[in-house]
Amino acid sequence: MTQTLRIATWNINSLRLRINLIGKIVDALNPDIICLQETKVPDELFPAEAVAAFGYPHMLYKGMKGYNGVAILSRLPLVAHDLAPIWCAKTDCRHIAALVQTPGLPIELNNFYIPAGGDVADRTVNDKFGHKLDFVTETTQWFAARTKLERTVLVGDLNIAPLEHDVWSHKQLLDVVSHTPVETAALTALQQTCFVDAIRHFVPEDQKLYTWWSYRNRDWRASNRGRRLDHIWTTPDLALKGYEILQDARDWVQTSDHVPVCLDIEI
DNA sequence: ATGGTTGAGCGTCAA
Repeated sequence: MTQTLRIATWNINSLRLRINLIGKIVDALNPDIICLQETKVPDELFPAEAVAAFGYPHMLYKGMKGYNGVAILSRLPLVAHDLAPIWCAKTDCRHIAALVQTPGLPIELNNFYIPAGGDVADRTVNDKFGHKLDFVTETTQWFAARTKLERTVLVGDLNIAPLEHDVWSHKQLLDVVSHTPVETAALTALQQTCFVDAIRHFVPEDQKLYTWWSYRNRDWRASNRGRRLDHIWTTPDLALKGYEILQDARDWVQTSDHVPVCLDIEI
């Protein structure tokens, strides 16, 4: 007797502004767990009652004023994963980890918001780009040092589109932060520590696939200049049952520039 | 090459 766990990830770009869109996610995807990035809410102001009212009584969150912030909303009980270190000597709320209590063995869930990296793809003139690369390197070393990782999921806004068809124009974006060779190589190294790209398990690499469309495009669907910045990875022992990218969410009233990504795994 | 839009929170900075 197997059971399916549905995990969604979404860069919500302010949880308080878009709290009611959680209800739309539930209607559209019915996830068991929702991982959020860019919650932009300090912990003391986290809207815990509203989240619980949407059907997610178990939650972990790590937020700050104005920027960043991550949260895990769950129908299943969560145990905080205290292994999560301080990255790049900054307490900037970019990673939260949990052990999800399933009917079987627990699932380790890591929710990341990797730094966007600024505009210039050169760490000698742009500290934010250096921070992004260092963050990925530290994360890679952390997972590489954890031997025999199993039943583990990594989700989040990783702010890197690693494959040629993860962007609308590979050639035109090779110098654009999110798709430069140094970033895609770094993200590939992180993935290869112990993960498979669960969404690309279902969508062949020669097919375009996006999760983010800039606010600056007047008609995002017509121009379709997207990038796949949001990812779900799993260790190879987990059985993958299906996925969904909720592209329609990009048309919701006052929505995020990212759309939810969803994965079904067997537990 | 530039500019285009949004959020937080009231300056601009970050994305």
